[in-house]
Amino acid sequence: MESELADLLLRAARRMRRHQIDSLAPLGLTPAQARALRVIIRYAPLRMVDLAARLDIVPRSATTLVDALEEAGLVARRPDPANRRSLLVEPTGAGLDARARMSAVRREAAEELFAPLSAEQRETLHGLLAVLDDAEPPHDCPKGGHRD
Amino acid sequence: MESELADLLLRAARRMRRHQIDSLAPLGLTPAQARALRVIIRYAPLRMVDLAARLDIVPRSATTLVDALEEAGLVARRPDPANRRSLLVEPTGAGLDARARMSAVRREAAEELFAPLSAEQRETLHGLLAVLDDAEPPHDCPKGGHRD
DNA sequence: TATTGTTATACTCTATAACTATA
DNA sequence: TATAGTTATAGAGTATAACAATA
Repeated sequence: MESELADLLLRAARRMRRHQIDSLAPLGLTPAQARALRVIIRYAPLRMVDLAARLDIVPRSATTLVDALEEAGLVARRPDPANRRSLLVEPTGAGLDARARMSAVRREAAEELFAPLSAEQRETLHGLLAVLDDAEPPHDCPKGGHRD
Repeated sequence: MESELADLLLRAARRMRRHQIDSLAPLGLTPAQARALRVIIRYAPLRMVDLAARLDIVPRSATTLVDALEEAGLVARRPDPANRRSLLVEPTGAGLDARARMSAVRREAAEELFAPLSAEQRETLHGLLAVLDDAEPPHDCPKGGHRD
């Protein structure tokens, strides 16, 4: 029954999030902030609107995340020379430095959650979730590709 | 890479939750309230502590959920005859009535999210997520079995 | 001393609405 | 008139800490 599938999915995600909270806390980052920082590093420089689209949140929510990251000295906003309405967000040196630690921490957390699965099973799971992800209605990101 | 797996899992869960918000809104329920109501119906009567354990949240958070459900007239608290510290929670008639509508709505939401997967693929996904779920550190629920 | 539930409080995450500056 | 970003605000979902009543 699909609703049970939904439950399992949400349960796994809940556990995952909790794990991330614990593992990211020493870095002074929340899961959403860490995710935003990853996207910023990957696509920098990018406008607030585009960051929001990549994160699949409304622009106002992106403001909050970038505020926190900027206050932590991990990213910086600068005017977009091409459009005086826009701001471009990009990582600072400290932001780039945080990337390695974040990756390690995230890998460990995922490693632990998915430990009960064999490499082959993980690959299968990955494939199935990717199908679901690709079926998502398209966001209007500037250049296509992965959103996260 | 496992961290990408984690991303996909969280993305799917995010979409699922958003879907549930929309589909449950007409019933006047939030996803967490709906989940709590389902657990209550399934295991009633049950103590607040046990409800919290089933939901994998702290007792204080269960209080908030039951407050909302009680105010909506869907569940009721009554003293536990066996222990004057405890309260037993159980569904009202209205709560039981809500079950059918909730199930339909949940089934539709799940149906839509998992539409891109074949029946066989859904089964595979179910199996993999179940492995993850079973590996979860055991809660101390009164009678074993599914927690949700 | 431990357990049950609650009051009080706070924080993350995200949203809508209204506003400002620009295009 | 439409777009980019923000201020202001709200609500869901959860948590910790301190407390009262009971065991």
